[in-house]
Parts: sequence; structure tokens; C-alpha cells
Amino acid sequence: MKEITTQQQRVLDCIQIYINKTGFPPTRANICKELGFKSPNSAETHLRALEKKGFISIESGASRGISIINNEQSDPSDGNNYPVIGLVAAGSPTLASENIENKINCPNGFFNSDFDYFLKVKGLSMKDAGIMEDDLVAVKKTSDVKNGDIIIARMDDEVTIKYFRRISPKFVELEAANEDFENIKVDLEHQNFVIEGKSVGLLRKS
Amino acid sequence: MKEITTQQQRVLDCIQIYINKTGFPPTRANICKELGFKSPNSAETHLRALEKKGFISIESGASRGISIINNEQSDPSDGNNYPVIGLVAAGSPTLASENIENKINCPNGFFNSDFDYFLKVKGLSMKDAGIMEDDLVAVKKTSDVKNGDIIIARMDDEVTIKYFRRISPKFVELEAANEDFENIKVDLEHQNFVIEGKSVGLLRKS
DNA sequence: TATTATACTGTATATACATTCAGTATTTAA
DNA sequence: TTAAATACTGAATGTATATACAGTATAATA
Repeated sequence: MKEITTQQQRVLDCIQIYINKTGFPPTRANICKELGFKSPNSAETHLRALEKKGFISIESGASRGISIINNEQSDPSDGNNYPVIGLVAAGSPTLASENIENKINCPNGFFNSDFDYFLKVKGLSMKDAGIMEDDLVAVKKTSDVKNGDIIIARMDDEVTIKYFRRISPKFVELEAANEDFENIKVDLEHQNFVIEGKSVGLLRKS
Repeated sequence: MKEITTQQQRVLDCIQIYINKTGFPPTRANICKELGFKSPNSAETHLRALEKKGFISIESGASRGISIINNEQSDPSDGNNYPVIGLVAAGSPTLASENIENKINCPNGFFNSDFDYFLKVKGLSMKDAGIMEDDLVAVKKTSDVKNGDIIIARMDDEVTIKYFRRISPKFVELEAANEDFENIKVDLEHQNFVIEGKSVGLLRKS
């Protein structure tokens, strides 16, 4: 992160205040009015400078397409706000902001174990375990899992939620809770297999 | 705050998710793309309905001028305590202290609808709906239920959770979500039948 | 010394967007 | 049983908005 100038800071503050007031970012004209500029290009150049320095991102062509980049590393669970992450076929359920759909506030000790995020389930592969489409599974990040645990695993960029079963020192079986799905036998030596965490609870909002 | 429809809830969720992802609200076209509408007017009318009902505000003429109105009055630190009531074969799920197993603290607006208590489920009659033994169903006390709703009903002191279906003015059918259970046909004129409430969410603590 | 970044005014324009109008169909209240 | 609300498609339009281009001026590099 490079040095920010006084004027750029004023523009950045102006954007934040505008969002707080209205709920959406300002246009170039809005910024000009707030800060007394007489040309939209004044705002434009400041925005480009702020983007270049990494303080904001600008979506090309989109009106009001400004978003402030938050460099607070503290996030994932700030206070008791837990991120909701969509389960997509490809890509890992990282806590990167582009994967976070929203956040849910939970009191301390809401589930029997602490947890790190909610995973929004796609598909019905665990329906016999009572896990349905769009259910939110409370996931604790850990690789310490036991037979019968419901785990979130990643194989070659594909993320799945399944029952865990160790069948030999070098083999693991992932069992679906749905007779329409076949079990997956994982060769730990020759396959790219990562245990992201395990389910410690479930939330359904309907 | 008036009742929100399913489609309006989808639009509202879509807006929130879009803001969380991008940092700014969607256009009508964005909403159409997300939800599969083919005309921007589909989004427009939903937005007007949501505005009329007080869920959002729209700034006239401004692009992306949508902001979600947050009316959670109480601060997050002191959510409400909701009683957990055991579903027992006999006896009604009243809020009498002898029926309350414990209490669970939930922030306001935790589920999409407000609710009155958690019902601890016994048995697997609703397993195909993803409701398993010992699950906690968030129950809203109401008799205003539609076909397909999951309701909590009482017949002659026996409390059950089932799908609701009105089959004629004088008959109601209670459908289990489990092929091992038979549907129950209720004669409204000659049977003692009370709708205690409906399910608006679910919580599983394992 | 030439170059780059900062900090503006002012004009212009393609397009992104809100918004209206005209339909169709279904469901729900009065 | 008429009216209103819901839930859409499809087309049209004025304007809100991003963004490029042409300047001017100062301070900070290299």
C-alpha cells in the first residue's frame, strides 16, 4: 500500500461517508459536489490514483462501481459475525471476500462447538443426513476428523460435503447420504485431497 | 412491516448478496441476470413492491440507488432468548415452564420471519424434508398457513409436525415427509384440530 | 533536465440505467 | 364479481454516468 495524499484521503473519506449516508457509492459528479470540484475529471483522476494505490476498486463501465477495499486482516469472524460461503463445484471455500455472500450474527457458543463459517449447500448428496439445498452448515476449520463425521473436503479444486470414513492407512472413503450418489474412494498417496473442516451444526432459513 | 412474498424475498436476498459481493447495489438488469428474469420491468415492479412494504428505499433517478432498510431495533449484544420446547406425543407445546427444556439466544431477524419458540423434533416423520430427530424447528405461532407449509398441529392432545394441505373446505390432509408414514386426513367438523404454528427455520446443534 | 505524479478546469460522447407504456396471466381481497 | 396485487415479457426513451480528450500549473523524482 503506497502513500496516500491529503486530497486523495478527502476523496476516500467522501466515498465512505456517502456510502454510509445513502447505502450506495457516489458518482463522479457527487464527489465533485461534496468536495467543491468543478470538473468530473477531477474526481476521475483521484479515483484512478486511489485504485492504482489499492484503496478502492472500480468496476469498469458500471455506474457507481466503486468499492472500498478493506485491509483489516482481523475479519473472518469479527465479533460474532460469521461469513456465509457458497459451495461451488470448483474453487475452494476460502474466506476471500468474493466468496462471501453475507454474514450472520451468532451469539457465542451457539453451536456445541465453536466454528469458523457457514457453508451454503448445493445439491442433495447429503439429504438422508437432513442436509438440504441452501442449508447453511456451520463449519469448523480442522483436519482432526473421526469416522462418521460430516466433513468438507476438497479434491482437485472440487469442494464436497460428505461422511468421512478411513478404510485403511492410505485410503479414505467419502460417503454420500443419498443412494443416488456413489461413494468416493480417495487414494491419499496419489490424489490431491484436503480436509477443509467438519460440520458442527446446521441452520435453515425457511 | 407487511408480509413479504417468496419472489420478493429472493429479490431482497439478491440485492444483499450483490452488495456484499461487489460493494454497490445492483441495477435492474443485474437482478434480472441473477434471478433469470427477461425484462428489466420484472425487477422494477419487485423493487417498487419492496419499497412500498418498507424493505428498501429507492433514490429516484439515481443509478443503483437502492438501499436496504435495516429495522433491527435492538443492539446485537442482547438478542432474545427463545424457549426450546420438546415435542412429546401427548401434551401441547405451550410455553408453560414445565415444557421448556432450555433457552437459546438468537439475534433479532435471525430467520427470515420472526418466530416464537424452538420445537425439538422427535421421530423421523419429516426426514425427507430434512428435519431429523432432535432438530430444533423455529416455530411462528399462527394459524395463517398455506398448502405446502410445514405446520405444527395438535389433534386431541397429540402434537405433530407435518406438511399442510387443504383438500376441501371441510378436510385437511397432514402429509409426512417419509414414505413409512401414512397421511392423516382431518375432518375439521368432527375432529379436534388446532394449528399451533408453522416452521420458519431450523437449527441443528451437532 | 526531462519525466512523472499531483491537482485541477472544461467540453464532449457513447452507453449504462431508470423508468414508463403496453401487454398477458394468475391469485387474492373486497 | 370487480378490483387490486402479484408475476412476468417486451420495447422504447430520456438522462444519468463513466470516461476520453484537451488544456494549465505545481511539486517531486531520476
